[in-house]
Amino acid sequence: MNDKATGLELNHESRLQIEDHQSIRLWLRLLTCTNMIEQRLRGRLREEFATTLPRFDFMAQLDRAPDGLTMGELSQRMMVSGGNVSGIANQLAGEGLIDRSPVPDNRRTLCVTLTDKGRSRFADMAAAHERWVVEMLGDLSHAEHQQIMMHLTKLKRGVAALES
Amino acid sequence: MNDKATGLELNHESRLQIEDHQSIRLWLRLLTCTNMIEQRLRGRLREEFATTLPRFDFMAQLDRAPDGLTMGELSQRMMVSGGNVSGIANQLAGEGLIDRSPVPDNRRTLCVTLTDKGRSRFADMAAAHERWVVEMLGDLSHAEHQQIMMHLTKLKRGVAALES
DNA sequence: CTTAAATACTTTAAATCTAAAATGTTGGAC
DNA sequence: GTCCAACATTTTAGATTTAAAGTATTTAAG
Repeated sequence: MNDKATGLELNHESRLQIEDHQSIRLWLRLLTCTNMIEQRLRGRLREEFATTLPRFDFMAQLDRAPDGLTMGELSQRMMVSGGNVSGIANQLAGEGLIDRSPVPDNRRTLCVTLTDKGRSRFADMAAAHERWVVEMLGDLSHAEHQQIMMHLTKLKRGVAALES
Repeated sequence: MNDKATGLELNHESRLQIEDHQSIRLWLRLLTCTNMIEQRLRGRLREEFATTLPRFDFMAQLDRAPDGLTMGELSQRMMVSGGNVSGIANQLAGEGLIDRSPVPDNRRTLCVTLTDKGRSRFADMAAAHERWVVEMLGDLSHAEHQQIMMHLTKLKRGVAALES
């Protein structure tokens, strides 16, 4: 074996293999970062607001959509199954944090909105949530933020473009 | 109000707020990308190998550690609770894919390894898994891979450095 | 009009996940 | 040696999650 050849002049297959492994490593790093942040947020939400990440996410989606969202839209935006959304909606409706109102021209659909109570409850949590996120991502400069954002946008498009 | 002033000469508070929102947006983008990839991998593993992501992850950790791992190490590396690892280990042991052997000098600890059957079963899945990941991340160039990797490394360190 | 496919949502069953309590083991303080 | 805190793991209870089946409604084809 020639060290120089194997070390510096990689053939197509070796190079491909290395880049493949790099994809895996990148994916694992992405997953690790997301999990770390998610776990920290989950813990804080539990400690300080006695709530869970999915419940927070549910309310965040509604807060961002003042006209309300259907159950299906919520399911899509939260990227979880429909059954899941039904369960969380039952809880939040039980606590008076959301309303589910029928839509005039489609009796299959429900329009979900935050109640005043829900909106004000969410406001407190959102402020803290934002502090926690900034605390975690604050090490990155504005320029770095933009660069990662750009790359993740490309990544997202690439994945979304795949069939099936 | 002066359009120029509000548009171009942001005061500290406004700029901070904008950068804060940018942190949130970056976090949500990160979460979206991870979820998209995760869901695709989950579906494929189910369709083609009738298995689940956590089971795959469990075996992947063992494959990367030829000398085996303790239950605690598995829990840390998979970033899930210990009880969770126990349950998956029971399944995989029941199917003869892993072994759990006692460690001589510490009777609290179990050393988990892949059986030959487990290793060969994993090899098939890993090859497909790698193809799927490359398919999803392949749009990014080698240089982009390295850049994102660098940024995520910094991000990871920043989050890990936070107390509690 | 009738019927079949598509849509929106809920329910169900099984797996996963967490936090906390329980069990058994180790190591050091005294 | 004894005891107590720390450790490694399992068990438990309860919540979340998914995929798939079920219900009700809408749409559109014939």
